Amino acid sequence: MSGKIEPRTLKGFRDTMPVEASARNRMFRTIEGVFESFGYAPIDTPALEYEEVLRGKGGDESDKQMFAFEDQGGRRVAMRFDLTVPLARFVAEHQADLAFPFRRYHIGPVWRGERPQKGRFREFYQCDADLIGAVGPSADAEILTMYAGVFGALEVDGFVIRVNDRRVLNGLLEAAGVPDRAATVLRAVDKLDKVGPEGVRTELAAAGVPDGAVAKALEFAGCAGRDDAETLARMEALVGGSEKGRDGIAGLRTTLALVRSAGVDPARLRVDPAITRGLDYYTGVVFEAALPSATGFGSMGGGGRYDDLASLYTNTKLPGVGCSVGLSRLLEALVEQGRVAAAATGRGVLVTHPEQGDASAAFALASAVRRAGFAVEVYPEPRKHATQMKFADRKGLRFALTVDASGAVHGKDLRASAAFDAPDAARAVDELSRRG
RNA sequence: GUGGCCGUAGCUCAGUUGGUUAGAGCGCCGGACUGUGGCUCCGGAGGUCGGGGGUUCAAAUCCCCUCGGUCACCCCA
Repeated sequence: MSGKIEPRTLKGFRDTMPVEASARNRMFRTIEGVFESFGYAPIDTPALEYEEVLRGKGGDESDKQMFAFEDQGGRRVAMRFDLTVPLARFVAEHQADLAFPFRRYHIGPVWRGERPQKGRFREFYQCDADLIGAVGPSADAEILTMYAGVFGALEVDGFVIRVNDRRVLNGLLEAAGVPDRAATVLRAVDKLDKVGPEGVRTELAAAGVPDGAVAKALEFAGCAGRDDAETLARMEALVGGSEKGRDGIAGLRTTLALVRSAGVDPARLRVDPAITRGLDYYTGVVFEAALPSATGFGSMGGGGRYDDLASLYTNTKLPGVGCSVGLSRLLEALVEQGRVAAAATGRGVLVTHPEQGDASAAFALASAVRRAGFAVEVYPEPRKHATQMKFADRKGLRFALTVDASGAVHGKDLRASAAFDAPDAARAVDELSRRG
């Protein structure tokens, strides 16, 4: 190897092996299927944008993590760090051509230059769906129903979507006399699960938030009851006279009722006052999806309502609500749990390459078998038959077929370890169809 | 940006208190055998011991620096 260039990938960037890539593609199709069943249409946007379009839109952290550089023409450009900011630019730019309410989904990679660790990469896939140009519980409920539908369709056992509304805690803080500290408190409370009440108290005390407000926020965050009705009742008691807080609770009640009407399992989606989300732009309902069995992975996605995401690009008011699945992390968690298996469709067939003579009979047979719906590969070189069989075994193919000079086919069902013969290609196809 | 752990063949790792030509398993290539794979056996290729400097008669093994990886914090998907 000396003298060679070391084959390697950049920190936080990974290759995807066939098994994982296949699983990922299946998940893409599943998610697309759910989104489209709700009337959402796909869009795509460039990986690279003008830096000014992205800069400052996702908060300080996003700015620090953004891959930004100068292109060959001297322009400042940057790679998208999420799919929501490009959506805002997209909607503002194409307002005239879109029908509102606008429902779109977008699946693609995003890039963040942060320190990689377990379940966290510098390049990862997000699957977003957003409903732009509609306000109210019905829009929120649609997104939540669809989001639960996605995890259900992915057959991710044990997922939980926790829902809250930012107006409730914001209202509570207003009533406590610290409306301007909402962002700080929200972020600290968001960590309740991880650092515990004392941790949150310490962090907020250090940030100069009055003890009384901290106590109220903590009492609120810990008020989850046995079911949504109980939780909502407790939240309501805590917000007291705050109008904004009561609006939030009323919104949650209506949204939850609609979600239940749609048939979403209460065990999979429930109110949790401790959920706030870190992003600044959420203004109403917020939610987060988790896989409790995937310890150390963090959330698998989330979403919420934002009043006016596109205000930086246009004067038109464009409120929306959306959700996002962190597919790379979800896939990684499933891989770690051994829940990602090879496609194993039993449709794989190897047609051996003759050791002598040309491969025309093999090619003809391969085409015939493909037409019957099998995935057929012809071994590309005239190597020893045992080597070709070994390859079929190694790759996990279901069948191996050999054509002899007379056109007769000698096959083997590798899984059943059973040999069979057929007088011609047509009969060989019948044999495969019968077995596979 | 901060801290812990780790860096020996393609992969997973051994390498004793520093001491001759650095090893194993798997994988790979060739062969034997199995009537067309999975088992077994034989042979082979493949390593600047992350890199640089230092200590020493002698360093993969000790010290320093550096690069890389990983996990945690921060923040997030």
